[in-house]
Amino acid sequence: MGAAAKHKLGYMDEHYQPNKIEQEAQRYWEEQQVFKAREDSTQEKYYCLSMFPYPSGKLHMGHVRNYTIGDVIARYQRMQGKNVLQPMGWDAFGLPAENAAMQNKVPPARWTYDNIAAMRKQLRSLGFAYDWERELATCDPKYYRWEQWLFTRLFKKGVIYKKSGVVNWDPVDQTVLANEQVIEGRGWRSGAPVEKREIPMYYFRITAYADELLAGLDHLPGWPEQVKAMQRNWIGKSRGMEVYFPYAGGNGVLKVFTTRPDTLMGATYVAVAAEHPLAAKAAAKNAKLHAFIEECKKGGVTEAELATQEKKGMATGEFVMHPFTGEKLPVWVANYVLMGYGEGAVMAVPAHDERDFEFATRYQLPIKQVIRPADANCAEPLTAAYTEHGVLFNSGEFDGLDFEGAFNKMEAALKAKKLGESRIQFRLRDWGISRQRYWGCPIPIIHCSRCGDVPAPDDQLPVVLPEDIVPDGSGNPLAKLARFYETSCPRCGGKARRETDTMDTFVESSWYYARYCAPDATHGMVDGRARHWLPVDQYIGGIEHAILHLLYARFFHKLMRDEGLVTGDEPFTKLLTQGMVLAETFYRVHASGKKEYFFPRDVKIERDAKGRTVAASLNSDGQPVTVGGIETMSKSKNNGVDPQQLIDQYGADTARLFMMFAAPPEQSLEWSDAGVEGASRFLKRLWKLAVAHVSQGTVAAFNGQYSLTPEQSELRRAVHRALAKVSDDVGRRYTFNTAIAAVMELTNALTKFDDASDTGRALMQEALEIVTLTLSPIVPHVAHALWRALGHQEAAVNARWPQVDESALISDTIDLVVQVNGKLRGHVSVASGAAREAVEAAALADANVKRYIEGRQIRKLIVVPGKLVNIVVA
RNA sequence: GCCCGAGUGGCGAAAUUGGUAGACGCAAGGGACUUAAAAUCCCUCGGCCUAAACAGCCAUGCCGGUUCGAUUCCGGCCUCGGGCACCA
Repeated sequence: MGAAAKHKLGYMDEHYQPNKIEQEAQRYWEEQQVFKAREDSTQEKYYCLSMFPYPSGKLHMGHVRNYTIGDVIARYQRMQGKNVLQPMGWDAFGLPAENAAMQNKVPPARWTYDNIAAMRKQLRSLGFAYDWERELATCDPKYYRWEQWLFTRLFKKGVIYKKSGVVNWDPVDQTVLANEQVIEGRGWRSGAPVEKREIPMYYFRITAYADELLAGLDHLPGWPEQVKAMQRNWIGKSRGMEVYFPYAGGNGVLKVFTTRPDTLMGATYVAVAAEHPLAAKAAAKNAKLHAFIEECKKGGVTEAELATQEKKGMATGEFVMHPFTGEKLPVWVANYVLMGYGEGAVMAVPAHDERDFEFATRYQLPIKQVIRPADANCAEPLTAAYTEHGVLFNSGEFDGLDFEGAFNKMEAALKAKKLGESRIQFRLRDWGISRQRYWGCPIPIIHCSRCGDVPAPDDQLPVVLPEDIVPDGSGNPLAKLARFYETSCPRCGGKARRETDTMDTFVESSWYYARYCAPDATHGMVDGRARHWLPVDQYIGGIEHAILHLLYARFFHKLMRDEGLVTGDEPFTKLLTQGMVLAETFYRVHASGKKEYFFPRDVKIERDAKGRTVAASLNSDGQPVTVGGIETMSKSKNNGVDPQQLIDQYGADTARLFMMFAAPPEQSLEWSDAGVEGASRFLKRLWKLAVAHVSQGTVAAFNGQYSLTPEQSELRRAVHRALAKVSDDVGRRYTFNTAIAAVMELTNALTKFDDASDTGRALMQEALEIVTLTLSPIVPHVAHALWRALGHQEAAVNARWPQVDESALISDTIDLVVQVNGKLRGHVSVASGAAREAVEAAALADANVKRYIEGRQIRKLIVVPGKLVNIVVA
């Protein structure tokens, strides 16, 4: 390049220098405060939110993917002229901080705030369009104060209540363990056998909202079906009947719940859970039964353990009477009956329930068939339970009825005898939020021996968590910290003890989306600004939160609505669940059987002539390693790639581009170093193309006012066709991979377009402007630099999304495909407005087509305008 | 067991409403430039047949169906991934 041409580049460098242009762009955005969101009622609002991270200390690739998707959507909406809010914050309470504290002897608060600083810096270097003034951390008393405030209100309302719950208890560490922390029945830290213990806990009455949480899913068209299905499953609504079995020779009834009242006449015994009051009563006079019940209670509480357990039981010696026949039925204790569902008791119908069949067979209890298929008789004797719906027999007055008929008639009969009625049962349980841990939001309750559990009054909030503690791993340090728990009762003024449990960290993450609207509100959880911004228009996060977080947040939104804090029933209008980031694994199996995983960059891959991987070896010793397949990036598989390395080496734009290009957002993404190289190459090519254009001097973009040669019109058609596709892909479909592919295709065409005429250069200017703007949500830094280089004073970040010029899409001729009997036989070119007859004639005239229709009778001619002609011959 | 989702070249993927299967990228092979290498640029690239083809045949997990036409719709199966699970 000559000196004169170089001069014309202005401040555009001849070579693409990501670090330099990224710093420049970020400095500009920060100085101009372009991402600061203001409540402006004259502009349409758009609230784009990505799930906030746990401040572990370092971003991982999953974060980069999540936040890039969110940023692309936010920046696109901004270019549509919307007033965009995109905030970021920290889900800052939780166990890892306590573990790190124990290891490093540093208080969790210090560790957490240091991590936040490090990760904030990383996020900034990726150029996300966040309004950093709204940043929040859930461990900040200014945040959790309002959580405590809501807690006290809900406690007074009865939406939060206290009861004893069964938990995993580590007797050495004196703490409750999560199911994940129980390994083969022992505490993960202490190694002590875990006990089941009943301790008092605070619960959110989420079951009161079960119906609304379920029904609301039908009004969320912007949510993935998969997530809705998982939530429906979790809530687990079933319609059934409560049936009362009167105690034989005593007062009262034994309640059971069943979804199959039609099988009632086949009940041959009744089974209760080990924790059922009747079991305890019977055990009082029966030592063997007592021992059996204790054994049942000792077993693990995890679902997996329960599912694999063998069915066991013991007769209680008690009897109940069948509500219709009066027949005496024995009551058994069975380990397959759960205290937490229904009534903790079931009517057992061995003929029509698999579990009851297995149990009855084992203990030789009677099996009575009462349901048969509508068109056949049942096998006699049964070899397995018949669990389908069918027609009743052996059921007296109910014989011949189907499921619905039996349900209704049985309900009427039970009601008449006051021995039962229909009921809806949910699988969903109330949400226990007490945690015997230090690094969490204190539960704002004061225990007074005279006044009971008293919520902390508003003027005593927040109940501040001391931040200078280093936990030692045994129990909750708050319970040993007199300056924390010693207090006085707000009601009677007497000596009282503060609750030392903290809340489940899912509580903080259930309402942060609302707090971002008014992060500095000092008089309430949120203020009027929440009504301006909510609901979140687009929420983006991992599928792993499909149930818990997303269900709790929906629940909280309804709680806040019922407190008059927010309007609307749902917090998130649209939800996008991004796929995982995967990478290749390599390992060696050692003599001990232990697998050692190697970092992919330390491994050399050998390929065959077709490029297939045939073997791999370690760079350091040249010896072979096993190719372990594609797995989720993780520490244990040693296949994680550090985003920082990637940013340092290639720049943020390359990282963002690769992430968006490798797969559509909802699918899993396979990491590929070569793919990253490819993304980087594309940006270099684009830069070079712009340099070549700009170095020839400035030119105004083509405005459509003068005529073009066929080559020029073809190029302009390609430009606007690409624009139309990218607009749809980014704006509607969220298929950023195909949007990028379309721009790449266009860039390839531009590289080949060699036209130095004024018109040609004006077309190139228009094309480069469109490429720059359509890529700008994905690679905002390079777009910022290119936009300036193309001669614009206004920054790219403030530019509007370009408009398709429909007139550019019109072509004089259209290429059609000609099929004979559905097989492709030729191509023809016709005038775009050609009549059907002309199209048919052209198709029939094609030389190759003629070979296939010659001497045959044409039975049908199908013309799909603009697409194809299919000639059907006999 | 129940509920979702997915199966397309050597690989990641595309084909949006039933209309040209494999866009775009990666890897691989060949060439140009270079003292050389890297970088860059150009060409080839599903399989079979063929000297070659813009001639043909086969091909979207398998088997069938609907249709002028099926990766796409329907039925049955297989495999993989995810979720839930003694939920009465």
